Amino acid sequence: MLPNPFEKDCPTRQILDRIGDRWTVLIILTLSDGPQRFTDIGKRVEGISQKVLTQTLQSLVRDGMLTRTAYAEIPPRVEYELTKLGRNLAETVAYLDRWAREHIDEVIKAREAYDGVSA
Amino acid sequence: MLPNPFEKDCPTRQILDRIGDRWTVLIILTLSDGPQRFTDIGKRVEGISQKVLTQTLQSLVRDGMLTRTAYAEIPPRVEYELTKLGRNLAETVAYLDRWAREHIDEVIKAREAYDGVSA
DNA sequence: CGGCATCCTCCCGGATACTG
DNA sequence: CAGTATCCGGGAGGATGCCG
Repeated sequence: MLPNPFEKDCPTRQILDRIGDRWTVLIILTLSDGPQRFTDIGKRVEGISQKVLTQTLQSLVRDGMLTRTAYAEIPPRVEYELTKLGRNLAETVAYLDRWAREHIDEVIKAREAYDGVSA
Repeated sequence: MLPNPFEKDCPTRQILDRIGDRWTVLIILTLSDGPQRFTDIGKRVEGISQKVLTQTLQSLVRDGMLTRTAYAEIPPRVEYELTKLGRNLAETVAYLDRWAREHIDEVIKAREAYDGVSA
């Protein structure tokens, strides 16, 4: 009998609940290129709203993935940078990114084949 | 100027939109242990409802991640098994699983530290 | 520029009941 | 056992407007 590895509060679930939204992983991957400011992140992660960008960045700071540095200038400048923990996660999700780019074609083909049969 | 790697329809987004729900990754990880039947998957992925398990399995079959094999017996038996593509993805998300188990403590500590300051 | 605050919509996923 | 069908609430997240 196989064990039951995914109880309600196992680490995997907690992390997945945290990064398993539409944007968190994309932001982490974006910041792999180095520290960037609020607006630039928003531009690179195409389509994210200001509100959700704010929320996501805040919760990433809270979880120790990012640091937030505000410079007292006019106009204001705020930079976000991956922490060691964040860079560590970034490497891990980079595997997923790579997998996606390498295998998306297979997925699309499988989907078309499946839909073709039932259609 | 850094490029903009995450346009609306880039492969990464498509895959993340697909596996970035509460359950897909957990099911894939569960099936890494070998083919299993409907009810057993439901037991191991604690808390998933029957409806969502059905939906998730179907879309994974559609995307070429799983095969579904129904045996004409009484009572019925249906087994799900990772395809080559699915096993490939399973290896990748296994990194995430491992990361979660190794770093959840750091995340929780960071969170407590953060909440402690602002509270 | 980098946020909040507010309102509102959509749809994921839970609960329940029924079927081959 | 392995689904299907239906109803429903909550929360993610988009749109808009204001502020230091």
